[in-house]
Amino acid sequence: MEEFLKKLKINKLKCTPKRKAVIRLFLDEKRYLSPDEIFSLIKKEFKKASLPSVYRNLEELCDIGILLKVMRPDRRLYYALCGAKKDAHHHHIICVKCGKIGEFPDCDLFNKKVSGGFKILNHFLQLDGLCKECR
Amino acid sequence: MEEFLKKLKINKLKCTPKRKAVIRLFLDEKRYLSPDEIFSLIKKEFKKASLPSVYRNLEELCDIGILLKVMRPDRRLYYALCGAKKDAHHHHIICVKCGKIGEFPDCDLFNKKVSGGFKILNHFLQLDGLCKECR
DNA sequence: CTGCCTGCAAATAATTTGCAAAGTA
DNA sequence: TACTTTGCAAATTATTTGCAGGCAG
Repeated sequence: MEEFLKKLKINKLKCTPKRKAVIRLFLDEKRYLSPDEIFSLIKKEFKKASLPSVYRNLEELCDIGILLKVMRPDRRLYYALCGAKKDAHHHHIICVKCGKIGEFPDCDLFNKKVSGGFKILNHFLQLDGLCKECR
Repeated sequence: MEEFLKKLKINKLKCTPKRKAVIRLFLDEKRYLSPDEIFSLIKKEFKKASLPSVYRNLEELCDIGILLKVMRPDRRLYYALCGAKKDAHHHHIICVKCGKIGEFPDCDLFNKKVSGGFKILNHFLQLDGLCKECR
């Protein structure tokens, strides 16, 4: 948690109760969550809370690398805690059963050649799978 | 075009004028398109046309492998023609400038190990880049 | 003919936005 | 205090659905 709060400060985001609550939620749940779900959980702790704020916070936490976006076939956007220790390039694998997130650091896509003379600028990779417990 | 019509038949989808038009559009434009954009282009050819039908057709063509879905930062879904000759596993690279699609067949992700005991079931990879002309 | 396709109209529902009040540093 | 952040209400807008008539096989 400490390191996340530090990251907030570095990125000039204020350390508000709601933001801390969002981070704590992810630390507790250890899985990806929908904005809606987060809103519901936040509401249990704060009588006043709003969905737009949740959306805004998730987006900001994503921007500074605390969270990552998870794509699911239902076309909605989910978020999860990025467990990477450093800022190094990496990807994530999500357990499609329990939602747990794993790290996938061995990405050598930047070294790969693509046919047709394309130059790779960026890439999005998401691995879906099963975690040790759910296998 | 012939092979696509064959694919329709194999998958028991009727070869309707609108469907052919959608495929032809992609063949002509050689880039990814939004449902909305396709609808506009279709309307030029058919006075009667509907957005829901476009959505339905795109989804179906996607299901049988004629099209692929393209994710963009604007959170909308785009579609593009899949140029793969065979049904072999592969991915795509899109030119972020002109929308052209390239094939990326060298994917060895199934052989990769993921830390934490995860078993990879599936993966989504999209490469963003620049094509030869746009570089 | 028979069942898939289509257009139309309307519903869904996730995500955004504007703004004034409240909170952080 | 100065600037963020938040809640509220309302808007936006991509995508979906139901249904009756139309069309391909």
